[in-house]
Amino acid sequence: MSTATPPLRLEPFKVACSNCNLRELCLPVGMSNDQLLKLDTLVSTRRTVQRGDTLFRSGEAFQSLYAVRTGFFKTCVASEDGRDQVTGFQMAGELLGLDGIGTERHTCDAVALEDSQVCIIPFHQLEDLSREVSDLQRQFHRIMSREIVRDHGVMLLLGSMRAEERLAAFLLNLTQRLQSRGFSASELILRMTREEIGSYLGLKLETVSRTFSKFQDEGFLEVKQRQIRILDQDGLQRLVNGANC
Amino acid sequence: MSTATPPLRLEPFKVACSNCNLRELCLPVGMSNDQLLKLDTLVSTRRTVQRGDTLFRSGEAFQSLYAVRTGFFKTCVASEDGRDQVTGFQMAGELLGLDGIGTERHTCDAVALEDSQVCIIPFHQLEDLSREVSDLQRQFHRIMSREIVRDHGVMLLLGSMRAEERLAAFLLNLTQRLQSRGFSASELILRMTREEIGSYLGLKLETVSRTFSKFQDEGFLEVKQRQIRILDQDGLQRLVNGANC
DNA sequence: CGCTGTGTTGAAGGATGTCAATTACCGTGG
DNA sequence: CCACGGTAATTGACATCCTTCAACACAGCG
Repeated sequence: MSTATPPLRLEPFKVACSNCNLRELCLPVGMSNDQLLKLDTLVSTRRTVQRGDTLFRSGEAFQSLYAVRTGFFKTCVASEDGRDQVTGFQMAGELLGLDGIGTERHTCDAVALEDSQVCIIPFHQLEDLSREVSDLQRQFHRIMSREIVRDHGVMLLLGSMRAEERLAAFLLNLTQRLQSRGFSASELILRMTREEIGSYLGLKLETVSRTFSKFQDEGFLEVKQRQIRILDQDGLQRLVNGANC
Repeated sequence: MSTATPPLRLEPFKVACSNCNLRELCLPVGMSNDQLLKLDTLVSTRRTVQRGDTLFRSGEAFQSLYAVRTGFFKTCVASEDGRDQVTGFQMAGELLGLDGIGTERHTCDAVALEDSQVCIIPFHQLEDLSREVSDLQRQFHRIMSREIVRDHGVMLLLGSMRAEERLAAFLLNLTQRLQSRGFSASELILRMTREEIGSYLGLKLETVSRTFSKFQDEGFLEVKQRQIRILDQDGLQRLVNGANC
């Protein structure tokens, strides 16, 4: 009771990358079974994060990366004057904490948007192992690079797209990631509020809501609060590509 | 004459990280002399890029990272429909090409904004060496992580700041980086057009121009085309922090 | 069953974009 | 050295998209 300030739930059992159904999406990609066993020794702990709780906060010392095992997160950065910006949404198989490597401090908050579980990846041990296992090294570099590419895509979105295009791109991106995790390509439940979507897309929540309604009126979507059914994926794709201009 | 399609200028002489005046800003940070000698064997070639020429283009095979030795670059991504977005400006000591690691293809264009020189860093050799030299590994990871953090900062800017705040933040960032390279904190010459600034900041060139004029009227800057003199750095900083709201 | 957080919708205003005219600058060639 | 042409930058007037403010609806939960 009197130990850690935030009451962590650690689960030191049954954790093994070698046996994880996310291994085709996560850090283990491209590794042999032998190599995976080495990774298992490193990734030995999970942590449960309740909906609304933070996995880490900006300013905290950086120790580990986290792989989302189940659930859904957002990351957000804050400027000095209190504005904040959602920089991403993370789902199963995606890594959290890469921002902390550079300064040994986290530079954003990671908040669970539903009850979630993450695997803890002690970073310095990961660096050690990736000096031995070049396939691990390669995959880790790929993941970081892809994060940079993703960020560039968000910049493109924020810098040059209009509200409809932004929301369409956002939805297509979400469904694509869900689909590669075995979920439906056409039905999804949003785990975030309109405000969080708006923050990510550089829009106000009212604009997000209006745009959802517009998409519904135009037959692209069926929207019931956070339940979304995509009726015309191609239409959304055309929107993103600016075919309406 | 009939060799390479883009006429590359390679300069295989006199290249040595161990002896480079940028080593406190670049990949060698934190490495011992012994380690630097190993890095020298890897980074043995430079390339000259004329103003307006591209160092690499989106879609090209990724082989190497590039460290800016002299000059100035922009990177831009393009969407399918031709819109494009400047994702960054790079100056001496900064790395180009990190986006290409994930897919083995470059995902953006890198264009020299003035006559420039880069050091070529063959990436797979860098991976090999960074498995031997943990200080190199660590610095490389730091650099990638900081790029992610930088991108998050740009998202914050694009997603939640108004035109004046964006331009002020941009100018402060530029001068800070120039200052850490030994240049004046108050005088700078912009190497990019208003349109390129606008693309980076998610604004139209006219808005950039108007905002420069406004800053001049309000006594923050002296603007003569691309020559900028900063008269009130604190005022700009206050703008960024939203003190005027 | 009412409270609270979330989402929707309308009307009005404001910041930025668009279009167009003018000016400044720079390299080139007379 | 100066004239010229083309690119870049500035500025104004107007249009548009998004935000702001406000009222209301809905859902989940004590």
